This record gives sequence, C-alpha cells and structure tokens, in this order.
Amino acid sequence: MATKARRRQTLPLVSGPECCPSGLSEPMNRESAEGLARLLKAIADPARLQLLALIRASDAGEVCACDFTEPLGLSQPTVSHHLKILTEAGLISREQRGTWAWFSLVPERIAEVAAVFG
Amino acid sequence: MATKARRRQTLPLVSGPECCPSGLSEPMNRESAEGLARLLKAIADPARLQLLALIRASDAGEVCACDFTEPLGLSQPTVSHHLKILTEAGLISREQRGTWAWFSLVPERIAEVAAVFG
DNA sequence: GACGGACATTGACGCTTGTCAATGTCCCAG
DNA sequence: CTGGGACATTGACAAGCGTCAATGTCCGTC
Repeated sequence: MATKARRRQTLPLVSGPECCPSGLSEPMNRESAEGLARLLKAIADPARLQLLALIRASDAGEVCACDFTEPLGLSQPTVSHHLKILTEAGLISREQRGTWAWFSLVPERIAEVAAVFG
Repeated sequence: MATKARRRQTLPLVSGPECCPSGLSEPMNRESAEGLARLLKAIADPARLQLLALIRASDAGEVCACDFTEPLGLSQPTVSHHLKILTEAGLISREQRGTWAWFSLVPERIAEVAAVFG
C-alpha cells in the first residue's frame, strides 16, 4: 500500500515571524505571502503596467493624469481608478498642482518588487 | 477656460510592434501589457508565492505535490489547482514519477519576471 | 459669484478567481 | 485483476475585479 514509503522532504514548514517581506529565497509564511501578493496584484494588470511604463518613459519623470486616457483607450474614471490602486500600493505618488494631478514613480517601492526575484 | 493651455507631454503613445515582453523602461502596447499581466497574475497570489518559495528552498530543487498541502493549509484540489496555474504560466515544471508528481522551478521564466524591473 | 474644466467617487454590471466536496483517472502492490 | 493511494477534473459558490455612465468636488477664470 506504500503508506508513506517515500523519503519525506524536510519541508521548512511555515517559518517563524519574518521581518521583511522577503524574496523567494526562503519559505514564506502566509502573512508575508499575502502582503507580497497584494503588492504584485497591484501591478498584475495590463492598464496599470502601461501606466507605470508611461511614467517611467516620460522625460520629466512625471505625467499629468489627463495624458493617460488617450494612450490607454480607457475612460477617465477607469484611469482614475487604476491610478488610485497604484498610489495606495505605494508604487506611484500623486501631487496636486492647480487643477491637475501629476504622478511619478516611487523607485524604492519598485525596487522592493524587483528584490523578490533575486 | 484654459482649453489645453498646458504644455502637452510627448506621450510616446502606444509604441509599435514590440518583439519581447519588454520591461518597464519603455512604453508598452496593450498586447505586451496583457502578456506580462498574465504572467504576473500567476504569481500574485499568496498560495502560489508560498509554492514557489517552498520549491526554491527545497534541498533537491524539487518538491512532491503531496508535501504542499500541509504547510499551505489548503485542500488537495486547491493545491493542484494552483500548481496547474504555475505550470501553465511556465514558472514551474511537472514530472510524473510513479504515482507522485514532482515540481521544480523554471529559472529562465523566473528571470524573465525579474528582468521587467531592471 | 458663476461657469467650465480636471479628477474623484458612486453605483451597477458582467467576468474572473479562490476555494472545497465529490468524483474521475492512473499507477502500483498484492 | 482487484484495492487503495496520489493527483487531476468537475461543479458550485462567494468574493473580488475591471469597466463605464452618472454624479460630486474642487480649482481657476471671467
């Protein structure tokens, strides 16, 4: 019947209380995984990837909200929605300047994502 | 009324037909963005992040499917479901060995994700 | 102060996703 | 070939997500 006749792996189990949202190098407890997943979910969307790329590619390093709707082909409320998600995830920052809102990347937060796949 | 009295950004518009799923460095057309989003969506889940981390942390570089359910605290069908998603995304590979299924990382695919945030 | 323009918020809608119980398939041991 | 164990698949359900039209809020200009 082969009941557990196999060499069992020393599965590192859910590790103890981690400090930082560590990378893939170590096993990950549910809490860390959920935090990391929240961050990645904010990026894992076509429209939001385009938003990030547009900001990154801009000369000034910042882009007015009004300049997003046209290249994305999405309605103004939808763009606003995506910008909010990215902002709340800490990936971009928002600065009100008169009537307009300008958005720029938060490099530290982007690097944090990059560090996961070291 | 300020009709377009602002200096308009030279928004690089949706760039031409790109070849590779490029990083954030350049603007991204919808097609590339959707491909990249699909890949990132496969990773942006707590359970799947834990799966990847467990494989990465294993001594042999591969883990039997039966060793996942316990540390994840999820049912067997659910684990199987997540493993399928990761496999179809090309992030892990599956090898049937007798009754058991062993999974290991696909480093090239992981690196592909890392390259996005260069 | 009144108008208009730039964004945000709300509400509603369909679609996708994560989960599990139940069932199916395949492989090995007897 | 029969029984049981390892995984996969199916079906169902609640929750979350992406989108837009309609509306709200705030700011600058006349």
